[in-house]
Amino acid sequence: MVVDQLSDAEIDRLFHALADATRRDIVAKVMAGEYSVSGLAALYAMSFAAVQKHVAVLERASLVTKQKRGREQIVRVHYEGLQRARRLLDEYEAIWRQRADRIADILAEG
Amino acid sequence: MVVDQLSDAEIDRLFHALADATRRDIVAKVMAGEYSVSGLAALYAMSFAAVQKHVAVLERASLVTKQKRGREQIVRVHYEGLQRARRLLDEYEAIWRQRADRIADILAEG
DNA sequence: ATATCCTACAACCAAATGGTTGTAGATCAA
DNA sequence: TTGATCTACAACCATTTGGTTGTAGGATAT
Repeated sequence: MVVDQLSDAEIDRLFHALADATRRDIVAKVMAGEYSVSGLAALYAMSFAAVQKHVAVLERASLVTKQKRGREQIVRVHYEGLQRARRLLDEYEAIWRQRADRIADILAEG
Repeated sequence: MVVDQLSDAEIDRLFHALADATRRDIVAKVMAGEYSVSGLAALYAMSFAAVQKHVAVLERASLVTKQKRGREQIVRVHYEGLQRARRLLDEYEAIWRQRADRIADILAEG
């Protein structure tokens, strides 16, 4: 499985980052608007430190970045990271489509 | 983030299943050919029980199925599960493209 | 019938994960 | 200057994870 410029460890982090509903929701919210860490934390029934850890996981997966503004850290979508994640998911999807299409052809012959 | 017919728990399992290089490799191998669990186990530097656990994670994520043939369990791609996974990744990809394109437009205006 | 192979799972272990509380420093508002 | 807000991180805890070894049952080969 050839993947564009991403090591296994990076792919691990990407999928791991998305393997949690809270983190997926954070990514969705951050795509739709601008949030500070504490702004995000206010939206979830967990401690500030827990949300901070989730944001850290997303940072390590290059899905978000943080930018200091006064005492706040603004969480933003990481454009390049998102593009790379997109291409990775695209490749998986293409590989899976190819295989699924072959299975469909074989089944059609039957 | 609207996702086709998958609960948060199912999405968790899907991404978690893919958050490990060994499991990604198992999916790749099983897409390319036919393997028993012990056939797969022979390919990795870990115990049979460890590979069995990985296969179980992939089963729970509906990416593979097992089919008994004599004393062997043949691991196969789970066609419907793969399709659903594809659509999920597709949706993520589409949402991310949409956002990335908007960012690109805004940057182009600058 | 016996030996071999294949599989499932329990029990165990170390590490990682996801959450908490507490402490402390930075920045803003009054 | 002081109080409030925001953040980072350490330390802790319970659970999960990823691996192991061992046991046992089922199926195949001899």
